[in-house]
Amino acid sequence: MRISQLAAATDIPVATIKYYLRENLLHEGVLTSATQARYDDSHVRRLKLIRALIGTAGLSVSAARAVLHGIENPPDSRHELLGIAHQAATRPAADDVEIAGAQSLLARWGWGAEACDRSTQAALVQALQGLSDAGFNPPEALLDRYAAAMRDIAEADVEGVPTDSPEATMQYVVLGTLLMEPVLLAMRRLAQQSASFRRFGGSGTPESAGPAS
Amino acid sequence: MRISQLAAATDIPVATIKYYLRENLLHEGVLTSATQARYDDSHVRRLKLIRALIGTAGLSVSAARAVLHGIENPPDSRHELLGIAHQAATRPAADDVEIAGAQSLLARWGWGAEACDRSTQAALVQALQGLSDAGFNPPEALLDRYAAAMRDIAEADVEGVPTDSPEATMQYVVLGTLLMEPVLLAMRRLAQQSASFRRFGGSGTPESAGPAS
DNA sequence: CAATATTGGTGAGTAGCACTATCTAAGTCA
DNA sequence: TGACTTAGATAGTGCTACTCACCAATATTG
Repeated sequence: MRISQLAAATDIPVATIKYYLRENLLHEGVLTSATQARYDDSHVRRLKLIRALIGTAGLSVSAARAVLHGIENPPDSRHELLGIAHQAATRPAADDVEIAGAQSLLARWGWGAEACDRSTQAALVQALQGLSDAGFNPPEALLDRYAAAMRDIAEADVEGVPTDSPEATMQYVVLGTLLMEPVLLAMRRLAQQSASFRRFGGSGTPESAGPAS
Repeated sequence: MRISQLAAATDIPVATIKYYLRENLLHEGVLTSATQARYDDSHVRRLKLIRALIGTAGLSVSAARAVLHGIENPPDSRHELLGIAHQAATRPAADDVEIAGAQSLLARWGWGAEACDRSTQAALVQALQGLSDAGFNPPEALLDRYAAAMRDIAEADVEGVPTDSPEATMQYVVLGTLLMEPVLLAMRRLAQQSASFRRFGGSGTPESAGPAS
């Protein structure tokens, strides 16, 4: 198929496809002459993946490139593989972040610190720092409850990983990590709305608790 | 305190503070003359909050403005209040998103559809659409497990809401929703790394990933 | 009191990002 | 043959979150 057909098939402008080609997000088509190239289904699939990473998961173009490159060249260890997805999603933290705070939390939750990436720990510390900077200091019990819920999710994530082929594994881990994040956040919001409705009712005044207005 | 001291206290450049003043994120100081104004602790706190919303939570300036305005003018109903936080965090979905898919999921999870905001449902549908566009179709059981975990988190969120004053409620809900999101995502990644390490071992180096080409 | 520094207010400039438009030579298709 | 399409390259756009520069008015300092 020619580029205009590829554009029609994916609903992405030709100029944008050329841009993705230039940025090495999309592999080139087969040149049939100096001004013609042939594209196929793999390009359609790849473009849909690109749009999901950039649009749904909110990655930058360069982070998407790193992820796509990682999918094509699966690393040997599963940890490197996870790391690629995680680093793409985590905006790089400042170098001077003190990680000690994360270590004690990891210990409390039984997550081996040796398994955990430094920059991910830094992301947690920074996020918690943002909370306390804003004057919001969650009780430890709440954090523990969050941690328990996320551990449950992570168990499900890891259990479901297919181990038949490296490509399938890569695909599952990366997409399951990155593209699932907005799903989780949307679920949380809906669950909050539902819980809030049940507890406080739809009106302004809650029925069982103090005044709301 | 003068603006330069405010800048020193918050580690934010004077020009940026002036920008936040212009953008109505920060309330003005008390003018003592045509070229002098006095700032106080409330400005310091507000600036920290602004940086947390923009930096940690990743909000845009205009979304942050909406949130800050919401905190200052607490709406009557808790649902409007939740809505302010949720809309700030949710990038507006296309209008033509079909919500039916969300409705059946909500029903399955026992979350009353009448409690749930339309645009949040659209966000869920879009996120799921992104998944399937990318060729990733999670089994329903997995989604159910995610939903159960998020319900648990949402219950904790709602239970912990203080009801003593509208301001405190607002503060708690907005910050607990927005600033907690990066915490949750970081937790999930760490839990994934820990679970992956337990399940697959650290065949590669579990340390921070190497140079990204 | 005079010299120097700082400030509020404002308009313009900047950097980065994700495209988008335009152009040309070289093709393809009817 | 002649209208249409394309690869490849360069340049331009719109947006966002700052950042800079300037000026008149004031504050501070010697």
